[in-house]
Amino acid sequence: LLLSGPGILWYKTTHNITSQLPHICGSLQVNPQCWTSEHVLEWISDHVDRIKFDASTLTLDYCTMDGATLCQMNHDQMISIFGPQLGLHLHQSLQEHKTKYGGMFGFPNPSSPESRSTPRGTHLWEFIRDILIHPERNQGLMKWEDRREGIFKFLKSEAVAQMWGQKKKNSSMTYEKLSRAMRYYYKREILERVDGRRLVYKFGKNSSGWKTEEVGMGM
DNA sequence: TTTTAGTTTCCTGATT
DNA sequence: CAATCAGGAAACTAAA
Repeated sequence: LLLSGPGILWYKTTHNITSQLPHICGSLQVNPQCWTSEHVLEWISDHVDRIKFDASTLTLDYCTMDGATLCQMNHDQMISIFGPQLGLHLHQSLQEHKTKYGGMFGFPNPSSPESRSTPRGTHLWEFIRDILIHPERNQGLMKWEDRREGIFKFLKSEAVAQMWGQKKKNSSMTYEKLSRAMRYYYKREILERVDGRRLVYKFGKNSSGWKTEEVGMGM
């Protein structure tokens, strides 16, 4: 069933076999380094589901690896294997899992600051960050004003808002509304205020994943 | 089922 | 003038 060939991921998207794999589904909340190849396959399937990716373009061989192998992959390798869209999502998700559960062995890390927040779904600041750090997905939508300091600017504010709306299945998203959400980030220190400069924001101390050499080490 | 985080929507007013 | 910025308030939605 699960290991019958290249069509498996597509099969998963059509038939929810989650209930048949409780032992696997319930145990993804651990250090990805400890994942078995079944965990990895389940995790990939999950992302295929979430973004409604056409998994028929994937081969099972490419998805067969254990967590340690998976964790060694960098962003570019992820993209080259899974393509820009799925690869990006997998890379993001893996980084999140690393920071969230990377603390100790096979157990969840309750002391992790992220472990109580929403585990799935991309947040606005992450969406913005990912446009900035992945030029292949960025058609002059945004640019860095100061890469080191994390200061950036919207070049096509309404276009970015439309993309955000698309991701949230909301065709009426506008920059006006998106920017309100951005302003809420000031209090949480995910963003810092940059005044006097229209369309310019700065990442704050509670944001991550944008610094040039901050690519997650195994820990 | 209730609560809550994270927006989304709307709005009034100030600034660029 | 049109586009942005500032936040308060309230509605919404998915996940806990």
